Amino acid sequence: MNIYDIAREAGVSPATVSRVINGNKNVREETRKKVLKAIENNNYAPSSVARNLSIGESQNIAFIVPDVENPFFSQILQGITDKASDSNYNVFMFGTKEDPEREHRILESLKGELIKGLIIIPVSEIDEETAFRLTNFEREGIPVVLIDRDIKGSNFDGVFSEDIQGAYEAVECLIQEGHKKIAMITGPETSRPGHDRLRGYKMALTNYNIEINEDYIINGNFIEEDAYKAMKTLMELKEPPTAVFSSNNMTTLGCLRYLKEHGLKLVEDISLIGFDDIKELQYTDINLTVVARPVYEMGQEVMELLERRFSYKKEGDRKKMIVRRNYVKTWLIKRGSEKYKKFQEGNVNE
Amino acid sequence: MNIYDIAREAGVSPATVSRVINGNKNVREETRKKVLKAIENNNYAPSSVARNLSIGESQNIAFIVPDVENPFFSQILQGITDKASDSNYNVFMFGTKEDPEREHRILESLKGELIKGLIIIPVSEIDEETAFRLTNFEREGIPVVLIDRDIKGSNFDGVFSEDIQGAYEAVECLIQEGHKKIAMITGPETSRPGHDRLRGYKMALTNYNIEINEDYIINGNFIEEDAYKAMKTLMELKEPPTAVFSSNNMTTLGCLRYLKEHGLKLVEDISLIGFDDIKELQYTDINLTVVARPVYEMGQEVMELLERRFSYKKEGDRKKMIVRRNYVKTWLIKRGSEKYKKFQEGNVNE
DNA sequence: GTGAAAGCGCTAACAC
DNA sequence: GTGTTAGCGCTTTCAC
Repeated sequence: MNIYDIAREAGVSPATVSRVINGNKNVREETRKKVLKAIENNNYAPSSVARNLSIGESQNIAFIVPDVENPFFSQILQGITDKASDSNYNVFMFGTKEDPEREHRILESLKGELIKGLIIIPVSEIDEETAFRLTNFEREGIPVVLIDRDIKGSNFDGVFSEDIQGAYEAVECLIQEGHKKIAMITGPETSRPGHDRLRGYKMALTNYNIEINEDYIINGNFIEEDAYKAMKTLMELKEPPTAVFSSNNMTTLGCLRYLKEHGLKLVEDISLIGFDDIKELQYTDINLTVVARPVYEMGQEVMELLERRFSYKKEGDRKKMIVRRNYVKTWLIKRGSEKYKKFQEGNVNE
Repeated sequence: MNIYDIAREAGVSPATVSRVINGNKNVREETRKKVLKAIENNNYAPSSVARNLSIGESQNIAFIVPDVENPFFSQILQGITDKASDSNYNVFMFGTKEDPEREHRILESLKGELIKGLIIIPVSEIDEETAFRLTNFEREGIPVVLIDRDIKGSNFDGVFSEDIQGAYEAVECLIQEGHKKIAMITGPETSRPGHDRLRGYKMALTNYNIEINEDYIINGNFIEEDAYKAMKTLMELKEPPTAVFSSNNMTTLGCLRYLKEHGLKLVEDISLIGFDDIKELQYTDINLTVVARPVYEMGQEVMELLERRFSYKKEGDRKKMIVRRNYVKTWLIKRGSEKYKKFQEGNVNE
């Protein structure tokens, strides 16, 4: 069943059917009715692939993400698909598993795919090949927008968060609670969130005249297991830290596992602030203070940024189009860690 | 840059370029080299949409899921995309938000999409329209496979879990710990997991000669908030239950919230067994016993089932093809709830 | 307001 | 082993 069959049944030409389908005004109401009836009768749906080939464009966008099992990423995905479905875009989902090779292969396979846009959380911000490939998409007229992570030296649009500020506030909070020995489980140096959060950490310490102790800075690679090991290393120091700033949700879990296995209590034995909230903990008596972000909204926003690029292309306004890099604010959710001060003062039980 | 450009540059015909691209054997090695070089030189990738139109088939599969933010679903998604990428399938992700209308609209939009297969977690098993639409896909030669939830009266392939058995074992466990007053927060009657788990619950009680108390059965709709309210209702009964079986991960969280807000301790004050594990709880001191399933593997398996359908189509073996409905086993992860018995006996502190 | 026909970029049957 | 050519199902000038 194709457009010719419908045309024949409606007694019109394929061109007219096409006009009806696409809402073209130049069709007599009577003709439109006939066509619509024929479409209805045959449960006909125009072939989007034929249409795409003909107009050289599709409604498909690709989303490349390291790991959808991580709630942070699946929330973003939800934000993207919700927004996308409002505008009838279809979302291809690809997972890189934090593997640059996989990322390259996905990008390679996308070359022939006639996608309308690309949203990516790149594995690394200094991956030359990824950067090159993304630039090529832009050159071909396919907008690329980033979310959370960046590509160094690029000027793709993107939605990021104020990681430096967020980390700063977390560490500041610990300092104000009286901590001096504050460690950090960092993320990969090769990602903006990774090094920016470290930067925020260092800035806070410096601003409060606390010397930076390199022994207190251990890479957790945004991985649970690595964070666990990092905690072990930290706690086995001659002078273990009294507080830890963990740089993402996975590393926070690694920290918690260490604490649990060693019978250490939050606040009382050690303070911990995580980056990104962990919903499930609210149902427990782990009152974890975290740096929170509007994750779902970031997903929606990145989709909006992409649509904005589409509209600019339509208007041919390429020159006027300025780069948009949105930084969402983080906020600190204090959950009990402020008790530390009281604890120090000796009245924990209050 | 298209296949004609490459042909011209390589000094061959488009057909030959096509042969090279598709790994056709009937090409002289020398010719192949020339073509590959031209492809390389121009960073050319064949248009998949043109190819799809030509062969009347694509490598795209659609995955329709209620809510990717639910870890259960995002794990499935991960399993699917991992498996899909092995075979170079692209996965379209659509979210229904448990809304039948949305589901219908998605299915409608898919009619013209030339997808190769469809994986769906339907909102309801008794939705006539969805059932009808899915059947149409099958009729058009597009295989449909289900995961977790079912379509009543259909015989689509699918991957499910042994929900009756799983629920039975959970409730049996509670009984063996000495509980008599066992409540259940159920899921929607309109989903297989919903009613099957209820069935398992009832079977266990019946088998152990415990009368079924309808006051102890409250619908949580697989929703956190509903489960919270259900818990409230239960605990305000004249004779509140001593144990609760919660039928999915969301309802379990609702239960936990109620317990937390009312200062009730697991095991000591009330026993709780959930369906589906909640990873994050392992990092806390909530030792929750759960019915677990191989979720990620279910995702992989459903993709395998789909591929199996593809291969049958290729072999034209339609008649020999029998329906495959795989039921994965669940297992009980006991985490501390067995302490109840000891508690009853008066030696909790051991 | 409507139709004829070329074209989007590829594949595959057929001819050589 | 390779080329010619007619589709695949739409859109979009250009006529009328």
